[in-house]
Amino acid sequence: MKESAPAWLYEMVHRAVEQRFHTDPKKLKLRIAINHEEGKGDFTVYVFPLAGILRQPPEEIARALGDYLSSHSEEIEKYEAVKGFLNLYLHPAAWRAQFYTIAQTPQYGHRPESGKLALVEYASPNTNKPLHLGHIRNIVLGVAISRILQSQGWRVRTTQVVNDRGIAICKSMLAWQRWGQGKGPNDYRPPIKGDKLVGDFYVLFSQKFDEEYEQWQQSEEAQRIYRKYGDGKDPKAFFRSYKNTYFQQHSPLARQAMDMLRAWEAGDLSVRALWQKLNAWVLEGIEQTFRRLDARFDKVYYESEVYQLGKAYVLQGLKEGLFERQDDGAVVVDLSAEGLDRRVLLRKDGTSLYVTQDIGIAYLRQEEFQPDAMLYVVADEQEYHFQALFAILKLLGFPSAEGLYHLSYGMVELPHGRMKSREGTVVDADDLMDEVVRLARQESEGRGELEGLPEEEKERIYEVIGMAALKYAILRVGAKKKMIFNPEESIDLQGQTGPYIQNAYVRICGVARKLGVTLEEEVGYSDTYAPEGVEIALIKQLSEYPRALQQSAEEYNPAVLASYLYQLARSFHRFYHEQPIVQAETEAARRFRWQLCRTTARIIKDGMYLLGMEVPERM
RNA sequence: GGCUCCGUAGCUCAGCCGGAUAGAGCAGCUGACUUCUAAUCAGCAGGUCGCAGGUUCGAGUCCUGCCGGAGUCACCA
Repeated sequence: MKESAPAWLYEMVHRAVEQRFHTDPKKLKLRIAINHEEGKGDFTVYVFPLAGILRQPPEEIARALGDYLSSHSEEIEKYEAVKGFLNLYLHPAAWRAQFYTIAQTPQYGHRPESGKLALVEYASPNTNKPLHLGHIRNIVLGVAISRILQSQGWRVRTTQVVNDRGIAICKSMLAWQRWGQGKGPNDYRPPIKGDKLVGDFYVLFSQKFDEEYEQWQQSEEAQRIYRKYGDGKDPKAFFRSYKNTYFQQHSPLARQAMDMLRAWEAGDLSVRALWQKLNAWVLEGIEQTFRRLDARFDKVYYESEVYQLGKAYVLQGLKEGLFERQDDGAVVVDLSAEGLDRRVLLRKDGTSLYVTQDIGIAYLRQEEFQPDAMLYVVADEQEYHFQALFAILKLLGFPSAEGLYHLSYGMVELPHGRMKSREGTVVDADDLMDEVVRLARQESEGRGELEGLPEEEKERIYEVIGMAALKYAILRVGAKKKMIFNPEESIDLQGQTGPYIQNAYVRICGVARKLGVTLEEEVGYSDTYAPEGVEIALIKQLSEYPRALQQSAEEYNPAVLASYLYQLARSFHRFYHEQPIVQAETEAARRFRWQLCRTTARIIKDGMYLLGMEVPERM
């Protein structure tokens, strides 16, 4: 539903309803939609509600309203009444005025600061492996929604929680200790990124563990277990399902990893030193990837520092009777009133869990920032977790419980299925970015528009184009939808893509060079030019920008803005094709069209920035 | 099994707090570069909006049931 008619049009129609029908327009919720297709007018007023109240045929009402409007206002050029639809056509001069309002509004589409603060958590990497395609989706969404909220008056602070402890990092630590020959990232040639190095040892652990498990399956002990629990199943199937138990109970390798975890928790100095060394390597590597994706964080939480924090709040809740202690000592909460189950908040040995930690972090943030809203950009597999977390926080009387929101997004899958890091079927984030930039370079070199530019400048442009292709491909689909990503076909550079939008900006820069002006320069307006066809279509698109931004923010959905920018670029490309600018028939036309270009460029740049993309001046 | 999400053109997706003949892109076919960048534009072709009911002047959109796919329902994170 598009409610993007300008305010003055609403007022005009409301006034007409009041005077012509003596009905209070505020009770009606009259809809006025802008139309981009031909043949339905510029705007459509839906008169069904009015017809219902007056108990008259919709078409008659529409005609009466149209008569009144066209004789009482100079903006309306003509109208058509079709059934309950009143199609209004605006006079070209009205469109010109509408456009000038847009062109002269600084920060068009943005809203003034409301003073409200939103905290956005995203990225949240693990320190045992490099970032992959799933993280890219997360980060791209996180960056975009942060900036979009900001444009709508929110103060925004970004945070991440680094998963730097637990059994996974211990696996990497153990494998590196045993097989890493003491070599760090810079001991290789060429040097390896730290996150890659540690990730390789994580994979190596899995391989060694698998080998160990294979061998063990031949052992007397394994055969005995199979006979006892195998239930006559196929041995292969049985041992596949037994893998976890093997890890817990039999594996010498796993035992060492778990010993390491225990030693870490006990604060063992040498284990802590090893942990710190590997973590530092990984974080440095990940930081590089973050920079390339424009991920910035105002506050970083390390799980190793906060994972115990929630306990106090759980115990407090226990005292207040919100939670209960089971016979075995575990603290649980009954969420059946919320349609959820019982959740354990503290283990019987008193240690905390993932939820416990998130409760603690929420309170910590509350103290530090007093946010009005908290957004968690996290994959949809954790939807249940966040439902429970939010319900528990509400129960505890958490201050901004109403402002909690899980921006959940679907998994990114490969054509063959889910990505599994242990199986090596992941698309590495850095590799993917290199690949799209390579494609951009290839494409660009093929057309040779950048010849003569210094190499460094060219590379920067390839980067900007490639990253836009990647980011746009992710942002244009609704977050909830799971994405199937085909690395072979990779990313399009033609059609509904980031580069398509960038190309509109590049074309405008080309016009500017030809005209000998800059985008910033004021060149004056024409008061006589009457815009037509493609020009009006472009103005209509421009006037939808505020709506797109607002909707994007309210729905926490960058895809709305992404698809808007495509529409805008499309209208521009069409206009550019049909209307000469530098060679315009008259001075008035040239000025007007250049203003149109300039404003379009401004909005494209602004919108692309809000989505986390840059625009080049050439491509 | 409970809950959540998804099902729209060959493929990838918009549209979903009800509106007119359901929109794009890719792939396919036809045209447009001595002109401001053809990463573009114009056109053709492609649809029982998963199925069945219901509400409504009007349903891809809302309600109910069913079918298919995914996720989740851990004292893992």
